[in-house]
Amino acid sequence: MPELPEVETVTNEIRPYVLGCRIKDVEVLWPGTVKGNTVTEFVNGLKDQIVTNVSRRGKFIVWHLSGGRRMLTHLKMTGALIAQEANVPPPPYNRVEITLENGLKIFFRDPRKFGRMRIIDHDKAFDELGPEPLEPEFTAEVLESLLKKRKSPIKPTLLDQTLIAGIGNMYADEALFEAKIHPLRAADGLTSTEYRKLHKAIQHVLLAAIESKGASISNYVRPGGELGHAHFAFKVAHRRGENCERCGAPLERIVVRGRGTYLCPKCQPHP
DNA sequence: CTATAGACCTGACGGC
DNA sequence: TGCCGTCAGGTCTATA
Repeated sequence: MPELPEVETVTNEIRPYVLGCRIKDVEVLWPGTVKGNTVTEFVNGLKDQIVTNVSRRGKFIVWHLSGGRRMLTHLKMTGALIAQEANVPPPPYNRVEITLENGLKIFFRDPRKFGRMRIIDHDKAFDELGPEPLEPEFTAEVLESLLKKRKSPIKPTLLDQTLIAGIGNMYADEALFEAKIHPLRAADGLTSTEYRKLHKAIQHVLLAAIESKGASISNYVRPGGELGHAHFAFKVAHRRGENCERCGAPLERIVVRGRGTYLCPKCQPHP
């Protein structure tokens, strides 16, 4: 499930395959993947462009093109960028195929068809994204002031990309467990100590997951075909019924705003 | 404005 | 075996 650490890994690992390469051809096999451009605009916008960089903003992968425009890729739930020799058959659930002049093809594999690609002219697409949680500007004070603006439960607040960019369901649960905060606590109702703990926990779980190259708990695959192993370090996510590492109590799964939410009822006492 | 539900999609898995 | 319900979770849109 791609969240910040998975998107960061894909960005870093796709870069060497495409950097400085000219795009020779683009084929869109599932038109729904392209949003914000027509398929023709998308294909023509990519053709003959040289990829000058690949970066990440929130959960977006940003392809920088020599003409000055950018192509955004959002993996959503099951998207994956896969690099292969051009003569190797495409992977199953291939939705978009980008042929490079260096003899490689980049496939956008996406079983559930939630993923999206689009070309943008400027940075406007990022106007509504909150700060990057791993940038130095994102201090505990910044987190506290952002969360103080919201009365809703802390868990869905952490998932709001306009507040903080990149946190998803799994890492929200992991960070709240590490900070010993129940997901239903009001976002504006933590103590100063808890805001600091949560800030530290967010950065810790994200950095640790990046070091492990992301969590391969369902469809997530890296561009070279390898898996990530961040999920082996999960303390609560997808571990319903297992015993809490810290206190031994059985872990719970509840539903918060329609999202599966994992927690330790003893370490994270209910409000 | 906020909160919530539904839509988008498909596959894996567990229970009977 | 085979069928059905649940779970997976990012984000846009519609509704209250």
